[in-house]
Formats: sequence, structure tokens, C-alpha cells
Amino acid sequence: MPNQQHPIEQTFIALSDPTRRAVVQALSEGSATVSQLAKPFDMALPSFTQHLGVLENAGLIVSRREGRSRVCSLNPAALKDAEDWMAAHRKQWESRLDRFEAHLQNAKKEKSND
Amino acid sequence: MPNQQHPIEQTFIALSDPTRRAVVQALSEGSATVSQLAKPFDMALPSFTQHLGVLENAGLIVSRREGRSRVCSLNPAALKDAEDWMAAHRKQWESRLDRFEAHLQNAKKEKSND
DNA sequence: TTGTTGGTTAGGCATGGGCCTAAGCGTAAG
DNA sequence: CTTACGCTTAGGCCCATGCCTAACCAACAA
Repeated sequence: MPNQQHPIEQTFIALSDPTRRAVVQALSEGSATVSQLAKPFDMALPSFTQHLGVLENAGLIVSRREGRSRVCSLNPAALKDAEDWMAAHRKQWESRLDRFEAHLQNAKKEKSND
Repeated sequence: MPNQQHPIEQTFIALSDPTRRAVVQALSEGSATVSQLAKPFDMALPSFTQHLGVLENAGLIVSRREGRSRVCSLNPAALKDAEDWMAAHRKQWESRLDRFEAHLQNAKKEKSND
């Protein structure tokens, strides 16, 4: 059964492999079956399917069975979650930097007022 | 010598570990020395320093020596690069979805014009 | 000088991840 | 019914990663 919880950790793990990032990139162009996705890679199919499993487990992709094929599509929500995590910390740091620079400006002004 | 190239791969690898994400989170609150950062973790110092090495190698943090301490700070640029990568693919997929839905709407309208 | 503090280097162990081949299994086609 | 296709399951190999301890080094303190 597919893991219904998709902690952000799984997203970063999934995206830390070049094959899996390439799959995400490919799927951003549109849905595709397993063998269509696998074609560009010089890799045995079971290895490739394992990568898809990691991506699906992270919630980055979803798949539906269609005849004897399996069609995969991107799930933007998981990407968004990871983006948000990074943006939150980045912005907090950037705003601290801004306040620090403002403080420096302020100190400079105070001094020129002496 | 520190790796001067920071491909996006290193960023995702770095963020795929809970200890390292916690460090990023801590550093978003402000700069800190190695031992300050290490304190919350139940881990030998060499293990922790290794994590800092991964983060620095990914360009996520920078550090300067100060006396016998080493002060680390966050580098928002690396976070931004990874955010951008994800946002690009997410948005491309979302816009495809939008066009697809518009197409469905269109087909529906055509049919009602029969 | 002698210690102490803050951190790094060296080296080793155990688990996990990525890759493979071989075999199985359900669906579709002949 | 038999064959072919599109995967998935099982199991094994190998290297990378995360963790440890022990030893080292450089800066400051007594």
C-alpha cells in the first residue's frame, strides 16, 4: 500500500538523485507511462521502477493503472511544500539581514548627528 | 579546499537529512558557532562537523574563523536556486493542467452549440 | 609552560541506497 | 490457449553515508 504520509524529508531524498530529478523534469512536460519515462535511461527496468517508487512515496508523483501500463503524473503540491519550507527559512534570514543593515544605517546616522 | 561549485544536487542531498535541516532552521534565526549549533544534538562533535561540511559544500552555509571558534551563517542563494528549480517544473505542469481544463471547457461549449 | 577550550583529522564499523539478473504475474493480442 | 508485453517481486552485490572513538592542533588562559 502506498504511503499516505509525505513528509518533506522524502521530497528532498527523492530530489537528491539525478535520475529522479530528470523524471520530475520529464513529467512537468506531461504525463507518461513507466516505459516511456524509462526509455532515455540506460538502466534496467527494475532499477528505474524503484526510482518511481521513491518519487511516489514522496508524493511527488501519482500514478494510475491503464490496461497493462501505468501512467504517472506530477503532483505539484509536494514540490510546493518543499519550496515553502525553504522560502520560510530563507526569508527569515534575509529579513534579519535587512534589519541588521538598517541598524548599521541608523548607527551611521546617529554618529553623524554627534 | 572547499568546493567552489554548488550544483543543485548537493543542496537536495544536504536537505535530505533531519540534522542538517535543523541546522538550516537554527541558522535562519541567526549566525552561530559550531559548538553552539551542535549543543541541541545528541551526537559526537566529529559527526556533527561532518554535517556542517555537507551543508557548506552545498553552499547552504558559509563560515568564518573567529579566534578559535568558527561562525556559520546561512547563504540564502543556495536555497533560492533549489526553490527556483522546483517552482519552474511545478509551474510548467500547473500551466499544462490549466490549458487542459480550458480545453475541456471549450469542448463542452462546442458541444452545447450543436 | 602547562592546561583547557573549540574544533579537525584519521580510521573503522554498520546500515542504506542504487544497481543488477532472474523469475513472476496480470493484461492484451493472435 | 498460447504468446508477448509491461511491469513488479525477490534477492544479492557494492559503495556511500552516518555514526563512533582516539588522537591531533591551534588559540587563549593560568
